[in-house]
Amino acid sequence: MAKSIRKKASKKELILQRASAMFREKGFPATSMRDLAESVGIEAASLYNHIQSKSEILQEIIFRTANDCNVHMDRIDLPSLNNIQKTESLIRFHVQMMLNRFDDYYVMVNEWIHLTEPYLTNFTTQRRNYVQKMEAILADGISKKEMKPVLPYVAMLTILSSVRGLEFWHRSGKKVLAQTMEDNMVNHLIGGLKKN
Amino acid sequence: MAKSIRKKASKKELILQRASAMFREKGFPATSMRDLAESVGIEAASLYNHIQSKSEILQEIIFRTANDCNVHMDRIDLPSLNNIQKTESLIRFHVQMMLNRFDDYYVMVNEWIHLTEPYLTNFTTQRRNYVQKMEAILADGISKKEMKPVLPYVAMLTILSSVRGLEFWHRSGKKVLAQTMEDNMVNHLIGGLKKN
DNA sequence: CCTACCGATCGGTAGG
DNA sequence: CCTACCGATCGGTAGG
Repeated sequence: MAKSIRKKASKKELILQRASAMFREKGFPATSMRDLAESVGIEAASLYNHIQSKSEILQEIIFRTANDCNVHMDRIDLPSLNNIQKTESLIRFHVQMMLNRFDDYYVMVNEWIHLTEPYLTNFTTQRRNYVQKMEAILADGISKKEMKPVLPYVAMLTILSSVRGLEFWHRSGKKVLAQTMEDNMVNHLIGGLKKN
Repeated sequence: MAKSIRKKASKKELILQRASAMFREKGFPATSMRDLAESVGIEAASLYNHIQSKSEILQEIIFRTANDCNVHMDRIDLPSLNNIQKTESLIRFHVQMMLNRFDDYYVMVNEWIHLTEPYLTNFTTQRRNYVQKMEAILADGISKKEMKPVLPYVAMLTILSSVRGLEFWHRSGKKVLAQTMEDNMVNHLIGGLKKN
């Protein structure tokens, strides 16, 4: 019985993983439960033994990914790091999410509009808190003269959005090494913030 | 009769404009022809007196917007501009598209996946040409020592993607002035490319 | 531009 | 986990 529970859990994992890939490729509304079932290898009706609804799949993908972002944000709240280092860590984290957990991260960033209440409000609130923490790091870096006096709000938008461009890296053969992508983006974005 | 033709044309314009707004808000697949008809103020069946299909609406929105981008790219191909100036002009153009023609530009950038063949291939080809021209400007700027030696490919991705972040500017009350947004983004992104 | 309606497909349930 | 099926909604057409 313990085994059957584990089996069920891993089947649910499979469903979430395939759903994430399909939501990324075609978007949430354009992905049908029948397509998803076929990808998993069962009939559409059988999906409902593992999940409650199509919406629930989207919710699970988005909130577990958002949680990983929040965990990283809390982890860099250290007095030993200056604000340039914290910003660099944020850039590297988001680049790595986009490179290594492409489906989940892409779905969170692009498909959250299809969440229904109360999940929609929950998500946008979490995101507002997250970007405010990021802006606070940038504002602190500027006031301590570590960074140029740009608007923290605009710098935050620029950094977080840049990462979305890595979508095209995935789509176009990945000729450039992942590590090279990451280092170049850090160089460009941190370079635009530094004073010298 | 000339009048009725003009009337028809402007009604089609209205349909495209409302469709663009709805595709941006809810995405192409999640927007129904009945929703669109209601927004225009007619019955769903009546839409088909002005357009051929739902797909055609998406095609028109995307290709006319892509064309505006191509026109601007050709316009900055001047010997009087150095590569930093060309890059700055590109950044300002895309920021302005995102600020002033939000619906059309957003739909082009985010909903092109829902184009069907041959339009899908047509679009991705146009886009490949466009980004190659942009990379050529960056590569030339680097070889002439106007810019730091970043990878043109990565810098192009960073610049074009940053602009997408302005989506949140629209969503969050527009407290910052448009001109301030534009200048700050130019400062950050060009600052990350300059040598000094 | 509308009424009336089409076949297809959607998310999801019943019952085993 | 499947077969059989539901009501709702989809894009689109006929005919006026």
